[in-house]
Amino acid sequence: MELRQIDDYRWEIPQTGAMRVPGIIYADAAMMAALQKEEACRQVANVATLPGIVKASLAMPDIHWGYGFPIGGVAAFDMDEGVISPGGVGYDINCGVRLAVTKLFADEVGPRIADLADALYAGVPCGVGSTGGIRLTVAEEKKAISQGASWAVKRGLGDADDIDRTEDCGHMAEADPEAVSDNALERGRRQLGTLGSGNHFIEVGEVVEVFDPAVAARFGLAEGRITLMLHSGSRGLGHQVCDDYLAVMAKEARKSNIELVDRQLACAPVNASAGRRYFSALACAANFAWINRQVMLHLCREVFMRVFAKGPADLGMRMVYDVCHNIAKKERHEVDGRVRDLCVHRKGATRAFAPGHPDLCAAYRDVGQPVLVPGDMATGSYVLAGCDGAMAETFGSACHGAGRVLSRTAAKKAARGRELFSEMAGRGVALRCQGRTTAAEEMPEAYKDVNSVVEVVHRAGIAKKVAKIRPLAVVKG
DNA sequence: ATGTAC
Repeated sequence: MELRQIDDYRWEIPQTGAMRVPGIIYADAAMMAALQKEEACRQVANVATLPGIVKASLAMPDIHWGYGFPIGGVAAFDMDEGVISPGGVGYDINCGVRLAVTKLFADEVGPRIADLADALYAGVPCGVGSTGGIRLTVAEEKKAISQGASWAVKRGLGDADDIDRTEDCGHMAEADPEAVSDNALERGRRQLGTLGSGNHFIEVGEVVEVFDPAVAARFGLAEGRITLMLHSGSRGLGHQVCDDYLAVMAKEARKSNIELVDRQLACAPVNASAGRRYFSALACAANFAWINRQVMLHLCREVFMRVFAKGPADLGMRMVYDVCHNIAKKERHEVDGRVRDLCVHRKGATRAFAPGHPDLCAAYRDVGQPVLVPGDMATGSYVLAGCDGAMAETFGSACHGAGRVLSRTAAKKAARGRELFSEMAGRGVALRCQGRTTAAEEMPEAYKDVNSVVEVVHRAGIAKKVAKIRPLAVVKG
């Protein structure tokens, strides 16, 4: 594929053939050299062929191959002429990351880390098909997915501050349970408060580096503080919503005479009935995921209080933020001097609104949105803050993680003969894992170096480094 | 990601 280097961190796929706009990939030279051979670049170009796409098909430095759209991709579509696509969101609707910080310091937690890891592993249901979280009737489930995260708080599973520090207050208003199939509802009914599998995790960490003390202080982060990070999504419910609407969209694309260069780009006009209905279902799944992470935060808080024999005030566990990184949202952005209503798809990309954005909670409005970027299970995670560059270039978006370099099968092969649990212990990480193969699939070598991914968005002026967190304990589904 | 293939 032909690529034109714009500067040290930006590469253009020129607009050719059926592409309506160019592609822009954020990466350093080493990443780009590896990427150039990848199918993911072709996927960036494919997305650029979809009707109503605005400005460019974008990709963050953690880009890798995905279903139709690349993971790490950002694409915005005009609300009148554009489309919405389940492949542009991903199977795990509102998969996202939540970060909380405690009053505990590393010296207090270090000696108890094995107990804490065991207790978290026991305290949160995990693995494929995990249930045993909250069990709901379908009627109550419909109420929950209409309300979002505040539903959990009403039931005593968190407090108002948790909601305030959740993207969009953990609620998409367009949610309509009538757009969600009985099958999807049934799959979700017993899964609130469950971790799931794959790259979903619970991570206890220690803040080891602060890059921007003023912003870090605002986020409640200081060197030595113990953190809790959760990564999970909408479980079986979101997966079923995606499946259901992929089938619908395949037909809709034909009906609307949308030419698809890849069937996996199935989509429909965002402002017509099928597109609206998918958006209503997606909003339900997004709300489900926020409740799910809220319930898990509550479970983890209780585990911490038990293990350290502390009350809520002494533990002082409070939310930093909760972000979605698989989502489509209706947002207003300035494009070439004109304010436009857009449907922004972020698939493996995090919202990164800059200081001053009206959608940010009051506590962070003047410093920018926290952007949570987990790395692999040993390297660490970053907290960034959204910058003006994101508003100008990426529809207010940044990277979401390290990004895979090895497929799951390749990772399993590479892990043969390795003792990952003792290796991780040797690196100071207490690893607890359900699936026998999960540790192998999630081994550090399966991911890009999160340090260099973050460096790209930092230097490109999209999101700036605030703090780095080192993992002490990791629970994988 | 996922009742990892209807």
